[in-house]
Amino acid sequence: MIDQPHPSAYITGMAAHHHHEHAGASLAQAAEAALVDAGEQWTDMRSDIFAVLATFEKPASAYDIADLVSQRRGKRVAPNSVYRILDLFVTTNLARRVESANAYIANSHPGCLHDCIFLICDSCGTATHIDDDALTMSVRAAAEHAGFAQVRPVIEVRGKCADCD
Amino acid sequence: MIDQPHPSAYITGMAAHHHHEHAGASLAQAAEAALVDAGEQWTDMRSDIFAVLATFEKPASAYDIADLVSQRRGKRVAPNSVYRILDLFVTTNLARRVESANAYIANSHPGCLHDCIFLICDSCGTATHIDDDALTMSVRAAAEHAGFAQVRPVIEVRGKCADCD
DNA sequence: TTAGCGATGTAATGTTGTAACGTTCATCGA
DNA sequence: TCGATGAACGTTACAACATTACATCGCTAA
Ligand SMILES: [Zn+2]
Ligand SMILES: [Zn+2]
Ligand SMILES: [Zn+2]
Ligand SMILES: [Zn+2]
Repeated sequence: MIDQPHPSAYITGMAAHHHHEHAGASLAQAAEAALVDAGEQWTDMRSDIFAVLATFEKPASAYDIADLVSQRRGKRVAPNSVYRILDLFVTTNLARRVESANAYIANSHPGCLHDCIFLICDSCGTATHIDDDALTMSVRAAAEHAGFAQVRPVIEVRGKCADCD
Repeated sequence: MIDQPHPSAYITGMAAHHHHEHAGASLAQAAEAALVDAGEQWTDMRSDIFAVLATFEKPASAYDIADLVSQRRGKRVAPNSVYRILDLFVTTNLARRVESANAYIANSHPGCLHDCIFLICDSCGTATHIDDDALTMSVRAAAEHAGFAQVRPVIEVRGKCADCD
């Protein structure tokens, strides 16, 4: 298990797309469904880590998560274990890594395969995300035109959010 | 000194744009000119760090650079010092930070203000770059439409380059 | 039963980034 | 000449992020 989705899935799956955003219990449920669907187990540890991750408004570092999960379980959970599960989440599309922040964010639409554009505020740290398939497909196309294959776009925009501006 | 260029500079400076790529001595010369133009000094240390940075085909970590510059000077240069100067380079557009690699790359067209799309090969690590102003301006526009200001796009594509594919 | 396997625990270590403060050197006005 | 100022760089220490290797536990197929 834990295979990367085939690139073509992006092409075909993109045309008619809802981009339905989950939140709260609905999100956890969708995440569990997506993980099980990928042939992976929804364990207590994974459930806790996802729950903690989903409470964050800002991208959370693995260490942030480790601290909170440790509290929640009343027993130290090492960053190591958190990284393992975050990697799984990223691979199965339950979470995204925000490269410009060395941190992770829950995917508000697990099971929905597409490239997201993340907006991260330099002041307050909050992250929101835009779905613009035309734009992200153009980026993919440009990279592929340059001879790249198996592309994975990283599109993030740093700046000041409306509240902090 | 060391001011961020005003966002509007991107708009106005973009229409008629050459995207001339420098290399080797020409690049170092262009970098020096750009730095001096920004009101900063072109010191021996900065010259050495830029020279080392420019030899890399792949994004170079500050520590990589520190090692090579230490060799070149026959005296230990702490990563700290390298970071200081890399930050200056990034601010003045002599270098770019590749967020998805925690590393830096010399800007092949210093003095030329625009967003670059970096392509980084997951296998060999080499980085190339595409200039597609229509695309990058669309990303800026999307972020601004979402209420973001002073935006700084981070557009990178991970994948397999033509050689490694 | 027990061999295998997936998930998690533990410990150690490696890599990347920052903070605080000291030294050197050029410039400049008194 | 002298002391003040400020930029560049040095030194040390530490914080934050990430990986590696190996151990343990519990489940289940042979
Ligand atoms: Zn969607
Ligand atoms: Zn904000
Ligand atoms: Zn250009
Ligand atoms: Zn390659």
